[in-house]
Amino acid sequence: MSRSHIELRHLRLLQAVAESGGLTAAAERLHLTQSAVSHQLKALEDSLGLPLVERAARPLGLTAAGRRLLTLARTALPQVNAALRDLAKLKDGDAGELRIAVECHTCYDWLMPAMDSYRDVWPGVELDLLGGFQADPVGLLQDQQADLVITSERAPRAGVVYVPLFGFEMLALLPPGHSLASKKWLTPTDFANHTLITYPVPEDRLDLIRRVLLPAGVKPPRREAQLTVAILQLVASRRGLAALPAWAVAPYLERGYIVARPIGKHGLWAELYAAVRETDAARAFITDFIDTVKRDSFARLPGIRADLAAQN
Amino acid sequence: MSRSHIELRHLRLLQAVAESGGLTAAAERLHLTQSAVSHQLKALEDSLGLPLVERAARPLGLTAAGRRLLTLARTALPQVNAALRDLAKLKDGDAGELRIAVECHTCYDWLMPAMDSYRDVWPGVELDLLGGFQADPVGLLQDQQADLVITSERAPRAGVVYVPLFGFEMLALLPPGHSLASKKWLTPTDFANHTLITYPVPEDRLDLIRRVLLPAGVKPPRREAQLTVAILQLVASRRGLAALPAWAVAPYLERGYIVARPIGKHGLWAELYAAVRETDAARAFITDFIDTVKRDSFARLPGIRADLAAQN
DNA sequence: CCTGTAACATGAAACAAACGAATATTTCTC
DNA sequence: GAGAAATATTCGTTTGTTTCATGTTACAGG
Repeated sequence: MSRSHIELRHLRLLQAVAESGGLTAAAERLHLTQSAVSHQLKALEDSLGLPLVERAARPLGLTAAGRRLLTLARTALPQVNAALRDLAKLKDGDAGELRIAVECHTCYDWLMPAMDSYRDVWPGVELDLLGGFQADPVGLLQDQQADLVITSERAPRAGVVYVPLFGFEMLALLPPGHSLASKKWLTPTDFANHTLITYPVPEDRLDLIRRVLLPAGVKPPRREAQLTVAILQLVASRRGLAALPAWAVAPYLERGYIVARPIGKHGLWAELYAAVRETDAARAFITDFIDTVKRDSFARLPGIRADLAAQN
Repeated sequence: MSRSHIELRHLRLLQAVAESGGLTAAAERLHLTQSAVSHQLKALEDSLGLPLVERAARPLGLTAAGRRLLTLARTALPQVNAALRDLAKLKDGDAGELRIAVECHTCYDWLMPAMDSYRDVWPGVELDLLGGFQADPVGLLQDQQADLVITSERAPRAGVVYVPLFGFEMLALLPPGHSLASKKWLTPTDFANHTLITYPVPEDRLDLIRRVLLPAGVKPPRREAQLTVAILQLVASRRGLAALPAWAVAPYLERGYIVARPIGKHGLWAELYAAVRETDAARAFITDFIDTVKRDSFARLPGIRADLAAQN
């Protein structure tokens, strides 16, 4: 055996650094401080006697040695995770029922693919998606009508726990060539004289209104549309402005169909949570669904970030 | 991520336990105490919430969960080791010269296969085997005539370090039906009235004579033979007794061709070492040769054990 | 070129995990 | 059922990891 004392921790670290493009971002993703990541990376490099990352460049690049270890991480870590899943099935059994309620319209974009890959791993779990608008989605947990709810609010409820999924940015959408497009970011008053195009949900479910416009006393006229593409079409044809999650509009931005701008200097960020009953929180097929969603989303969605105040 | 905090350490542990058939044996192999192994295994089982080994049975068996993790270990650990080898090549370069001198005749049995698998991994290293009997093999290191010497003595030499390979038992060989075969082990005086058949080397290179017979004042007549099969043939045809490493005679024992007995109550154990120049001791293609020999030998040879006073 | 900001490094101290020594308990063997 | 061998447990020590506070470096914008 070599005297290098490499551990899975190091592989997870390197993968996080490589994929997030920096030590600070990696630290957040691993729920560690930046200092811990720096120490650990240095210790690994010392024990191997080789540098792994190019420090004098941003975004950080990997050295040849770093890329070799990253290759190892990408093959070995999924094997480890698969084994852990198998163990979880041995422990808790591999069957169950998982009825999912979703608050946000655009969430279907990533939920469907995630459900597909989950089904491969847990064929014994009966997946159900609760359709239609729900006045009180989290209440469905308590009523035993749903087993997992995707929500952006963390309202405390007896017997319900919230697991952070990820944070995402809401972007304001403008037609190309709009006068506001010259600004780097939009202020609440920029919305004052435009129609706001939204999904058909109450105002208090819209982060833009609840957290930005209402506090600023701005109350623009609203127009509702059911589908994401319909909203985009209305914006593109200059019927008004909209605000959607960054991931949902990325493909349309690339084609120049519309233009997106941050809301406020630092952007309008929201978090998504999976709410589950406390009694289910430790069950393998539930936690693995949440893990699958996270893994899938981070791999698929642009512009999302790990939750800051994670507790897992 | 699961909250189970599994590390490569745990996989190495489980593999050692499974392959050595017990915690105590695994501890020796990992250069740990039995206590540490027991602790670590329990901690792993607790963190997974599953038992991994069947305690109430000896030899220890694995549970279903244990077998699943062992499968993981057997696929993941070789990948890790391969990556570490690649890193070592990146660090030190992947070419060199490795001239090997061997003191013991039977060592060719395991050295050849080990050299074969080493060649696959280090195609750039020029392997050379120094033939013929060497009066002072370790001296060849100092003279720069050899780069690695397989020896069973640890004579201190300036600039030479010894790396333990493994311990093995010398077994006394008798023809089937011999009167001594009724004893569970042989004493020095049992050799007194028999011819001793050996390789053609000086007496002080023969552990049996140097460490057992000479101290007891027993000096049996000797007869020499070049080849292992020749020695076995002479024993089988009742021309005398011999003593050979357990691994070298195992295949003949199975066929009932000869009979083997321990020498002394606890057996006559010897150690093998790889001697290298201090300046070479850390070079990747050297340390990996030694690692390959160990790995290969433990997988292939019956009745060998890890060195007790290891330092690596 | 200078300045501010964001990212990374470092040192000390707190904290946690792993290890070993001694010893108790269990299991197997005869 | 006694003795030997193997595993568990308790406790103190050592080692390693994380954080906090702070220093240093790289880059963007004036």
